Amino acid sequence: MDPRFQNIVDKMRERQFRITPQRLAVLKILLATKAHPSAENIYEEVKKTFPTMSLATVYKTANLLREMGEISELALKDGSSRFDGNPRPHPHVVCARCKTIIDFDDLSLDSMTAEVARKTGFTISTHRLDFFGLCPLCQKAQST
Amino acid sequence: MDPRFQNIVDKMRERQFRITPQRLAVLKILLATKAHPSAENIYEEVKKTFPTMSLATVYKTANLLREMGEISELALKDGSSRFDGNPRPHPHVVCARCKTIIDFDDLSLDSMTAEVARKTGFTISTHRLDFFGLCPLCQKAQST
DNA sequence: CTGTTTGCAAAAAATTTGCATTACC
DNA sequence: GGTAATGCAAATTTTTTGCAAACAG
Repeated sequence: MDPRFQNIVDKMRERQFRITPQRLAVLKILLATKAHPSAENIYEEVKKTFPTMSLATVYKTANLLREMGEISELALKDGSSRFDGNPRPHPHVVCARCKTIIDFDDLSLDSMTAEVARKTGFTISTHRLDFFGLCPLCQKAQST
Repeated sequence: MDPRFQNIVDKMRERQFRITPQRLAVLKILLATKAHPSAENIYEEVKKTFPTMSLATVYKTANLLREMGEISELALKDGSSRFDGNPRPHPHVVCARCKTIIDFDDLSLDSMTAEVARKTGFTISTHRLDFFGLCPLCQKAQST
């Protein structure tokens, strides 16, 4: 059993969010998989054992967990998102064709592309590196 | 005048794409700005001097230029995209609040976050680094 | 019980597509 | 003149929202 599971459920209880079977099912999937599932993927998976599950609830639960800082979200170019049980930023390798996404936990950008290719078998054609935060103007606006 | 402008127009002619005023207007904006405009931004700008311009044409032109490898596209978490006259992958600094996007052309990932913060005045809360390419299975599928 | 969450359907938002008209070559 | 591009509107896709019914605490 993932040690984070109980911890996250405790945090939910502390913040007075209700512990529903739908939320537990979504959380379990996100902690168990390395597949970076879409909302639709999660929905189909939960529906197997929970036929009344709705896609809207998947989104609501995923957004809740993201706001709590327990999972992360990856926006793809096609406008859809994938969810990741690991909330910390880390490199991903994304197949341009089948959209398979795998983690790559290693550092040093210059040599990294070659190493990614060697270790994953991907042919790397491009990468994306973004930093997110607040610009100076928004830092001021924030504190008003 | 941007030296790339004539070069890209020549490539379009070579590939027998028609040189229309709408395409030239979109291309000019993308080469001239560092603002990473949305399709809507480009549309509003072109409409000032070309009132019949349509948003669909902005998308069609941007997609054409992207397929030609002359510009790049940045998907944001909210599902919208920004366009960049620079087709080569490079770090961006994105404001989580106002969505301002600026370029940051420098390397070495470990020290980079601190340097980004120092040079831009942003407070960096997270980053995103993705590599894109073909997974081993898709490389095989490609060649069939 | 009380108020939150669910699940449906409708709404939103961004982008793409179909097709008749326009205009490049 | 022939064909590709434009521009409108409708379609598509993904995610969010409103609200009545269900259920956790």
